[in-house]
Amino acid sequence: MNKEFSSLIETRPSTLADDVFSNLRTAIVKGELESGSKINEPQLSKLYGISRGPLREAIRRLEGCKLVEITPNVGAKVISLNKSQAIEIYEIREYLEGLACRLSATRVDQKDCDKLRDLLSKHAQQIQSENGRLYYQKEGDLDFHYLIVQLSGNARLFHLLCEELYHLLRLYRCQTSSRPSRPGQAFKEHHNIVDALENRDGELAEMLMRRHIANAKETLISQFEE
Amino acid sequence: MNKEFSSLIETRPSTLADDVFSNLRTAIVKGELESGSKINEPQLSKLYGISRGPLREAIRRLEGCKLVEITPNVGAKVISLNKSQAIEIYEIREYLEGLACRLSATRVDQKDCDKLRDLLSKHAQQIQSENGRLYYQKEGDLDFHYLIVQLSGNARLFHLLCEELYHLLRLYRCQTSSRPSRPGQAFKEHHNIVDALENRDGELAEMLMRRHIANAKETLISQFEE
DNA sequence: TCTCAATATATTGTCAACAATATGATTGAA
DNA sequence: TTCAATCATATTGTTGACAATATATTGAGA
Repeated sequence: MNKEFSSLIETRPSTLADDVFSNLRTAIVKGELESGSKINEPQLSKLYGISRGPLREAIRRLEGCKLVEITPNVGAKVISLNKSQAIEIYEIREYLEGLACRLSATRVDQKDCDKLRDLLSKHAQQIQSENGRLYYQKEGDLDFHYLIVQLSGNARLFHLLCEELYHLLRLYRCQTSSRPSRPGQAFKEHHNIVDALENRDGELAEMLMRRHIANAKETLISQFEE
Repeated sequence: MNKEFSSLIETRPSTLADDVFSNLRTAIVKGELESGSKINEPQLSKLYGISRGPLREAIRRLEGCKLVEITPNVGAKVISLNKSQAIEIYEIREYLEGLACRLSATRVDQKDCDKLRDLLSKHAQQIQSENGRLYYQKEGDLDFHYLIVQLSGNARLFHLLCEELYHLLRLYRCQTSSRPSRPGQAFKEHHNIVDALENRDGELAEMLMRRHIANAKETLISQFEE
């Protein structure tokens, strides 16, 4: 994750439960803990060198983030997103990031817009190489969205998107090992959104963002059809 | 909560952690555990007759719902929503329930619309008495929104709104002991939304819902000014 | 060989005790 | 009296053990 967002993310003296929570979340999102696989408490507690108490607390937090599902007396398993669930998430994203754009347009200053442009020009360089395209698809794209949500100034919205939904998207991308798609098109759309923000045109920025995500959703759906 | 939604809500063989989680959540939302008050583990574990293990797991789930905040080595305390946080929630609601209306319009049949009308006519009766107005403000209003979100068919949206945000709204209403406001106006707006749904006009339904919630937000803000 | 039941194993759920930290009270000095 | 340091207390963090439940294995009978 990009450093510049760290200020908005909780930083507190850690407990074992907190540490293992973020470790597990990373492991899940990266695919090291496979989608749908069962979570074995004795095994994991041995792996992390802790007892089952804090581990179980961490799992309960993951349950809250909807990254695992717990069945009583059976245990937790990593969630597995199917097509319709992925679409549901994109529908929600579409509206929430539309809101983020609408709010950002009323708050951004020139410095913020410059930051967005910088990010996009970095992306432009990365798109050159195939590796860059991969990076762009996987993380760079979300960086852009991160920044806009941050600029919205709505902390709960930030948490909802950046600390919850985006993790699910990462998981999904890993689960389907989705290949880079339409990076050029998306790049253009990003620039158009910044244009709108620079003009403080919230209505347009919202609409462009919604279309942008709706396009991504369509790509996703068509990948399913194959 | 209304019985007819129970089907969408997880029902599983309970563990102590699950039971105490919902007990605590109810206690928080009803104000029995005061906003901002500290959560004392030994005290609560004695109250519920369980050990601290499952209690701590329940608290971690509450943390996930953002109903408590945990500070390491200090403990959990019930959240307390200030003005700007309440506004943030209403902003999110505005967009998410707009989405719910948009989706519902493409899926509702006549039976669904009849159900909505029934609910509204029940509300009309309740609004007569002062008690009814209170009920309408506190729960009946949310019942209407519940039903529409359910009709949207987006399970994650349902969970996000009905299992997370609405609890926060209840908590907030309790915290500020908000009095019934504009029940007549809200009632009319509800009917207009159903009209739009009946005509399968998603665009209009979305817009009406957004305005409806924006109005509620304005009322909330003006109550702060006093 | 297949099915079902009985048994054995592994995993989850719960608890009580101990360690680490924070909170509150007490004492003493300025 | 006020402030700070020290000590006592209470609360949180963590652990390992035990109980309850589920899963896997085995073997007997068809």
